[in-house]
Amino acid sequence: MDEIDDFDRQLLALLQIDCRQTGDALAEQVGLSPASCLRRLQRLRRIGAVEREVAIVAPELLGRHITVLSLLTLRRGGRDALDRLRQKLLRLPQVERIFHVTGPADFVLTVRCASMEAYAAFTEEHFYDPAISGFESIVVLREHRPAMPDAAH
Amino acid sequence: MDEIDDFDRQLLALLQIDCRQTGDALAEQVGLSPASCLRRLQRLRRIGAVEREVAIVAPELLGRHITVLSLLTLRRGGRDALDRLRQKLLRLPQVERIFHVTGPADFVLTVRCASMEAYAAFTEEHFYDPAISGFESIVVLREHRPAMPDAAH
DNA sequence: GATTAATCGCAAGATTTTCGCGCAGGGTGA
DNA sequence: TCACCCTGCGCGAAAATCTTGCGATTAATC
Repeated sequence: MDEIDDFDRQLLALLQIDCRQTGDALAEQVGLSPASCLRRLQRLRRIGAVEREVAIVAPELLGRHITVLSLLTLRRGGRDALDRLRQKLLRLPQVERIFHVTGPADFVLTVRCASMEAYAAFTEEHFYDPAISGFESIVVLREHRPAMPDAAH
Repeated sequence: MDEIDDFDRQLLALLQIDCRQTGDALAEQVGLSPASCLRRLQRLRRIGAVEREVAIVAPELLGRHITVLSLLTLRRGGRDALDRLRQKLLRLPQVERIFHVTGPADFVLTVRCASMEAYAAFTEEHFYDPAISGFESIVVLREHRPAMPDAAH
């Protein structure tokens, strides 16, 4: 039913790098016909193996020049407060990812802002919350991303 | 030249959510013709505003069931050693992101492995390195992702 | 060894993207 | 103010790509 075979795994690996490859390109790399590759891709999308296909946008061009890892420590309280906080954080455009983690901190967020000043304002607005007992900020000096192997002509 | 106007920003916002929309769909949302949208998209790719377009794959289906944040502290040493380490980390399939950060740690990685056991093996193989003086692991219990607003079918 | 189910490749048809063209709006300088 | 250029628009044709029906092949089951 939802079985993933080696062809599927190959396709997923390729699509994780570049999801805009044509059926022909995929076919050549995995050794199937273009039609079969695309049929498999349809299925992978349908069963949720491919959750989404998204563009990665240069953050500076959206005016988000700095990245910070925010470690939030929550006040022990009801699940409701926690859910509410989570929902709120999910909706903030500055919040890129939310990890619920083990250890002294409860959440680790990756946050992107226009400037340090904007991050300061962000923390003042959102981290001084009844559900949050404290936070720590780790500033990202630079992010290293795996390059795309073959920036098409 | 490389100017980003409001149409571009709208397109980028839409493509960040779903980069597989057709020219027609984009056109309807931003109020331009399909051809113009696609021409802008070509340009956004060319100037690097759209860095990549990737599929987000359900990690379990790739056999990567757990996520860990690894905080690496480096031994003070030459730039060469640091560069070499960075290059090495970039190539590991388990390493999803690499942040070079301020604070006591030098690097924060997001690492995906099949199991805790696999993570342990991973650390033994890669974190006991002359360039690394120590590391801390924060296990991700759960990740909350912003949902895609309208899974078209 | 027959039957069933899955999936392949092929190729026609539908959809989407690319691109040349002519035109409108906005600066610029005489 | 008036040419003039430059940019970006929409239109529509051509090219590229994706989808799907079909018969054939293969693997598994009984």
